[in-house]
Amino acid sequence: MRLSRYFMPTLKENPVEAQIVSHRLMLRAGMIRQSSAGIYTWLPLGLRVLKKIETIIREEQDRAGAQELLMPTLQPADLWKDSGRYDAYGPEMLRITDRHERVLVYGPTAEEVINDIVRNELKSYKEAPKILYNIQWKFRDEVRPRFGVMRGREFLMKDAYSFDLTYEGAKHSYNKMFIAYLRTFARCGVHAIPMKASTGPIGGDLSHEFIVLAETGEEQVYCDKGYLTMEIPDENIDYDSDLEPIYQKWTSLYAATEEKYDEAEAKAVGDNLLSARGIEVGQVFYYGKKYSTPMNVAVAGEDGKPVLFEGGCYGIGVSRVMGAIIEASHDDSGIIWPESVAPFKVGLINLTAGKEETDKACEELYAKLQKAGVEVLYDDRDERAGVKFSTMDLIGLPYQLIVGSRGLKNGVVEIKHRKTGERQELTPEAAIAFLTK
RNA sequence: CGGAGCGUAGCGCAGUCUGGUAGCGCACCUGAUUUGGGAUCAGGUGGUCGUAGGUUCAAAUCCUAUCGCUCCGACCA
Repeated sequence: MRLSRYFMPTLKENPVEAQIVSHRLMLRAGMIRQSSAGIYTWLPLGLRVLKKIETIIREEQDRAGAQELLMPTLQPADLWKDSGRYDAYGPEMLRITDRHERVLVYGPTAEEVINDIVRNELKSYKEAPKILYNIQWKFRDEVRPRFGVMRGREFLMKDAYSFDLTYEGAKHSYNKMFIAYLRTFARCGVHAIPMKASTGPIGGDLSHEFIVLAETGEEQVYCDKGYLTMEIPDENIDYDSDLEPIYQKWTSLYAATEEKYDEAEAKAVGDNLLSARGIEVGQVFYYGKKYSTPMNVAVAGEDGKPVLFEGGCYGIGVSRVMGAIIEASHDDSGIIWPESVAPFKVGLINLTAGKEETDKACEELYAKLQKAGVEVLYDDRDERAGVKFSTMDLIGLPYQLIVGSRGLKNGVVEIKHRKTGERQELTPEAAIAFLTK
């Protein structure tokens, strides 16, 4: 993409309403614009990152055996009356009346819809278990939206739902999602630590929150430093094998949010105790028959009698993950994207746009990198070098490929690593090889 | 919903107390000089001051209503 043609409205100054780093940087880098309180337009640069996070989530869900579907944003109120949550959910749920006076709700979550699908379509125990998920916009009419995309009213959520016949099966599904989450967040370039959680209004017995550690996090959390170096299961993990040992390992060390903090337990950890700030990016629940009972979600068992499902639900705030990554990875100049979610891998900087030798060299590099499938943002604008550098630093691409006439005389271009600030001079060929590998 | 505050150009703000018909910096446009880390000079575009009423010869400014937004609290992916 050529920056001269790209829709990327950056800001030099901090918009006054943006109080936290991720919000400020997303606005300044031209990734989002607020439409109304807690509701945002995703501009091209922001959307690219959102899609990348979505892709990682999707790959890990699929790997764990979950299947993607897509449920509507507008749900019939009747389903919520079925589950008994229509009144319980309260004013946080946006209710809409259509022209026929039918009440719809803009889904804050989708337990009702998925349970309705499953009770209508699954007939036999032979069709269980199933894990189904979707990545869809949700709406929660927060009393006070804030922190930009971190607590919006409209947000993108991955929500998965498991349906098993037994507790053991449900626990296995829980473990699958638990491990998929470890992998997902690690791939997004953040440390997310599972912490025992209360189950809240969704209800149930067993739950963990996944907390990303970031200095600017909202919550105070405590955990054993051992989590920072604990091994993430690799991509060859067999999700049909016994996952309990991995689950046990990842829940063996101390980790608690402020809500669950216990001084005696924390003291027992000793010097290994890490006291930090955190951001909740995901949560997993086992809730048993909480929905299958009121909604009568059952299949015929081996004896022909109905068996109610044991359920669990598993959420990731996709748009929030993006904010959390920025909170965890930025400096004074701007965002530092982990390569896996960066909107572009490399920013190509022409130090003297309009000069024949650098223009020509940049065009060649640009064409070659594109051909090699490397995502490049080419700053071909007639701007001063300083403006280009600060723009690239702000939007946080992992690499800057810098082309100047002085270097070209010596047959080299420069690669700057955003994260470390390290620079290296390479021949154009070597630079391409480095960026393509 | 309780408390606090703010709406004046794309962004950041001054002007409001004490009414006289709108200004600054950045951004943007034109020209020149520049060009290896946020350039300089000159000229310019852009706002019916959130909206609606009211008071007044005259309202960004005073009064009333209303909408929006932000921050603190209780709640949450």
